[in-house]
Amino acid sequence: MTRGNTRQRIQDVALELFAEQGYEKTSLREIAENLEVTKAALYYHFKTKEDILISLFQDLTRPMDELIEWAQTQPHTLETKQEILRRYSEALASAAPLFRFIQENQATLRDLSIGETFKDRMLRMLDLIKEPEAALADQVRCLSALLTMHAGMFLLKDVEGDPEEKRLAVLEVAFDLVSQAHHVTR
Amino acid sequence: MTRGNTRQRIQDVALELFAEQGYEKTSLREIAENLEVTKAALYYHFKTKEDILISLFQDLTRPMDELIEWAQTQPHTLETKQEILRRYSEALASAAPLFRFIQENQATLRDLSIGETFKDRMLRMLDLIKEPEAALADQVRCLSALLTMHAGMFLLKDVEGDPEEKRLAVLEVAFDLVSQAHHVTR
Amino acid sequence: MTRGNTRQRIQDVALELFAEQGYEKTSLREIAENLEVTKAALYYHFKTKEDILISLFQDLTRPMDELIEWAQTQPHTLETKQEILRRYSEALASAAPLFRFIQENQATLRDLSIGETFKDRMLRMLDLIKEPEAALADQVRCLSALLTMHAGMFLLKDVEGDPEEKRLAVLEVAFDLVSQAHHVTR
Amino acid sequence: MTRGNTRQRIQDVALELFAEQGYEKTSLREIAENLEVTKAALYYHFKTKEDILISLFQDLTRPMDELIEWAQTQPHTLETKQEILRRYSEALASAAPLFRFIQENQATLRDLSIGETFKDRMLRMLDLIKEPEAALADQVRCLSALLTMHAGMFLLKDVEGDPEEKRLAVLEVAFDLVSQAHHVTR
DNA sequence: GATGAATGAGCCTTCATTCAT
DNA sequence: TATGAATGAAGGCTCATTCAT
Repeated sequence: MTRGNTRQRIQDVALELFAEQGYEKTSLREIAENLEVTKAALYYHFKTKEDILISLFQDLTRPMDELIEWAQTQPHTLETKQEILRRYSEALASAAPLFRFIQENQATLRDLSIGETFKDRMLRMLDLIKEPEAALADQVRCLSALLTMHAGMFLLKDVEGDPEEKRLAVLEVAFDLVSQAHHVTR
Repeated sequence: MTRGNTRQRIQDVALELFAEQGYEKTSLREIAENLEVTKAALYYHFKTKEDILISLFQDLTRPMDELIEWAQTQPHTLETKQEILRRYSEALASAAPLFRFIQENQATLRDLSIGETFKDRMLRMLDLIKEPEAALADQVRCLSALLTMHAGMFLLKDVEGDPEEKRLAVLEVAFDLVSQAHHVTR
Repeated sequence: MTRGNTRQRIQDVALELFAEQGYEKTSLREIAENLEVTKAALYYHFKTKEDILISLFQDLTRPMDELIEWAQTQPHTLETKQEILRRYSEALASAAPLFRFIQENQATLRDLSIGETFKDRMLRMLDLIKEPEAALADQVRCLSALLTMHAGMFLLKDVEGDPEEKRLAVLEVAFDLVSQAHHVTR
Repeated sequence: MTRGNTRQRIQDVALELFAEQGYEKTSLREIAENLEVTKAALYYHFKTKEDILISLFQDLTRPMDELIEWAQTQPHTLETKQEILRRYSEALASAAPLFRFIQENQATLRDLSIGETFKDRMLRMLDLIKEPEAALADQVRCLSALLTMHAGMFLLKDVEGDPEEKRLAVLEVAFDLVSQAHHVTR
């Protein structure tokens, strides 16, 4: 019946379960059962369990990578930074489950080939946002902005209010932090 | 020679390994081997693997609990908040491995009886730091302050500079955020 | 471009891999990958994995079977035996990979329908080479001659010298052994 | 009931099954079932499947190793060689199942850490038995002697006669071969 | 206070094979 | 002539846990 989309379905279910229970605690059996296929079928589409995860990263982080590439061609003005944060916030929102997963499974990611890749991206984002010779506290501010965007949405789950509103509040705080760190060095 | 302190040694090794590799990826065999005892010995001192973790939390988060208890008796002035953050920062620093662990193993903690306990503490801290009717963005600021303190130290690992200096920079940013959120509602 | 010869190519690759790694350790996936076809394609040409092996035997042991048939029509003189050994040695050399495979995968062959077939041939060879009522030691000599021819080439891999020279040395020893066993019973 | 000898029992059953069916075709489940324990119990006593095999080699080839060590201290006379063969034949007989296994599972052994070890031993035996500058055919004779001793017993299974008698016949042929190769170089 | 021995459940992975297209 | 997709069985291995000693 459902033909040709099994690979996609595996990714969907896997992401859902990975985000919900963590990578290690999600077994291939579980994924397979959810899809009503056998474990072996998963192996037709992906070489290993880690491969499923890798494919999710590759598919879902592309917007970020494109954003970074674009940003690297822009001048380091406050306006650019603001634009970067705005777009980053959107990219984050559209891949929320993956980023929830990332945030909650760092110990696992650390030694899952992908860890490095991800850390690199963070550092490149940081470079786009902070001034080259920023004081320590200002570096912290930029880091904090990033951190808040990443973790913010999930932590605000208990707080009342519409998700989009929350996203904007987070964005506002991030922008504040980056602005404070942006006293141009003359 | 090492008499009667096995329990303590188990905790030490366990914390080190949990923090380094994550909870799920650290097996009791590994802990036992590090201590040159048998797995069964661990079971003399702790009822389950989770129990080891619980004991670590109980022993290492007491300063935080005491801090919170004390803080709840104080007036919600900016000075108090500043004092809370200062003490919190110190408490955090003195139990750094545990908090690194917490930060990196959230997916695991979520369904490990302890998760709730920990989340509760975070929310109580938040209540101490934010104004009762704070605007959304100000709530985010306070959350961000907490977040930054928790994650900051580890993320700054790649950055140059003396640890104590970094801690103070983080504290400064946290204080800023909380101050901004503190425009007293009259 | 390679049209219609897939069957042959499968056999070639299979023999190579079987000889190199053993039958059990060579998977159909591996064979298929080497040929840049799918596993399913193998099943178009052969009913089972074992079938591939069987086909190799059938194709490569024909010279031996013909030799045996011819030999059975000859008188049991020493000259005949010498001739048999000479031809056997040549047949062996021209199907070296298969015989390397046989020699190294006996445990596997034992319960692979083919085992019997092969053992039968060995026994028939033995009958051609030894005297009907030979003493135990003389039977051993003939067995040893066969054995040496089979295993000899591979074992001499580490020894210096040109392959053809080695083959002749092996043949010489085999002939010696058979001669010693040939004190005609009157 | 049976206490403390499980390790030994595992080795016994494993050797029996390895020899009978081959290494790859013998599963740990099978071994465990034969012993009426769980697979996991095997892992208490041995780190891996290969480890079981290694332990068998270590325990059963000691006599050979001692023989070789002793032989290396002896003069290279024909008498010594005869003595070496005699003892080797006995050592072989007392570890027959292992050597049957070796002979029939060479493809497997080749890439099982142990392969090298075993090949080394063969080469050292060869060095003890052949003259340093022996002609190619004489080297083949010595190899053939070794080969015959190794494989002889199993191949003679179909032949009538008492096992000990067969062993002696094999030994006789081996001795003959080595003698022929021993025309002392003056 | 600790060990030796074992278990049951489960994990990731691989394999030969099938079948509709 | 082949492929794409899937299966069922099995394999080696690891884990937290138990319990008699």
